[in-house]
Amino acid sequence: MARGRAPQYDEQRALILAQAARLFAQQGFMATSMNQVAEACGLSKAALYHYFRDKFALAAHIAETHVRRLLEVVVQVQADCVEPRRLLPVLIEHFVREYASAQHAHRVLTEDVRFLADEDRRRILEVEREVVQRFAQAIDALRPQAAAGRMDKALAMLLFGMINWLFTWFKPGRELEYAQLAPIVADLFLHGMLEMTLPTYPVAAAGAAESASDELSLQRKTP
Amino acid sequence: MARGRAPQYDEQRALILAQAARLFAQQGFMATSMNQVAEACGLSKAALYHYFRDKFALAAHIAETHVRRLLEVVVQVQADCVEPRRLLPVLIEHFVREYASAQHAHRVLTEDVRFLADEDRRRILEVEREVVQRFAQAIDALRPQAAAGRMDKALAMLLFGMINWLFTWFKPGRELEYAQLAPIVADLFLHGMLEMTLPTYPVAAAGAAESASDELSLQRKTP
DNA sequence: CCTACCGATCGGTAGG
DNA sequence: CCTACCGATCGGTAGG
Repeated sequence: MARGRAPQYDEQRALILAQAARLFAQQGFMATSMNQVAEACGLSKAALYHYFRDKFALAAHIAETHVRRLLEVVVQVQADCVEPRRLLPVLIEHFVREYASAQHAHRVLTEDVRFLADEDRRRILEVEREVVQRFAQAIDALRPQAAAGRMDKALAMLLFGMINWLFTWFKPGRELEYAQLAPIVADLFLHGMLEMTLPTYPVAAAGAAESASDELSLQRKTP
Repeated sequence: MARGRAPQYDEQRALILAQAARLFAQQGFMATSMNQVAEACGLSKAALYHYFRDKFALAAHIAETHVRRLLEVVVQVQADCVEPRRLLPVLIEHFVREYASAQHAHRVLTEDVRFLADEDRRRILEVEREVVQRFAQAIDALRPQAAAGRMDKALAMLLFGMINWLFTWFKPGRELEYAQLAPIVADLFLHGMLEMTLPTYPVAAAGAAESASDELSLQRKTP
């Protein structure tokens, strides 16, 4: 009779991923040792290597699971959206909520993906691109025809900048929770975007922003 | 006659700081070895320790010089500003330019300050707070009386989020330079801020955001 | 007795 | 999933 996996296998894996995400987010990936991860889990370092090939596999799994979940959210919101003009604010609301409940994983995504092997990094980056692309579409849908397709990705990245940065300084307090932040961000961005005096910028500049943003992603890049 | 320092002392120091900033920004502080810094400078590792006490002193010097320069810019722009309503957009323009010309140092400031000793980190954080405070004042000056002092720091942090994130994805192209980005960011933020339907948010929430932002800074924090 | 380094190697600890 | 280790490399410092 095959023994198969221990009944706690999945729970152990989940625990390791959670602790690793927390430590990577708090101390940085490179500054975190596998011994620290093991200790946080109440396991030996060797035990960790039973569940994950190496340190990088841990970070890759954390980042990829998170970014796939983000894409899933976008797709779901798009499918459920009946009023096209409400798509972007609802997306923002869902993303703020998603980031709030997965802050550690999100920081691993934005900061540590650069340390991964090319293959892993590219796979994650592709999912990110899809997310950005769908946000850019939602932005485009709200803008005047004259601005269609111009700087939509750049605008999406400015939006992600606000949201990503949120979780580096905001601490949910007694009165204000993450959920209340979403409408503030959405309001600021939507009004700003709609009132922008875009036509005064040279078309060449807009075109360059467009091409420059072809390689956009949610993660930090090596300059 | 006192011999004093070698004539190239200051140039060597500047070279080391520039190379270290570049490597820390590209690879992360913890992932960069002093050997790499030494090699990039064409020096022995031991020579590095002639100029700087240790690896942390390097990062501290890079971050502190940069943040002091940022404060200097804010103070100068405030002093030169004749039209109060133009203060914020001019500040944004100067900051985008400053970040563009000191991207490596800025990334060290936002990512690596958390690794410094308490004393160094606190000193740098204090200068950051002063910068954020002055931005918050510039924001406040543009808003309706009813919103005065409400969420001004939170808004400042959302602005810094956009600008900080800029340099993780934007690559100056053939046609679009950093200078052209500033009015886009300023436009988006100013219009958004002025058109925000703030009064609909509960006062309690705004108060919480205010207190939560007492510890704001430009750098990433350990959650 | 100084500043400005060099080649070599220290004690400890990393990932595996 | 443990103890017991490895090859290598880390930040930092010795003598000259």
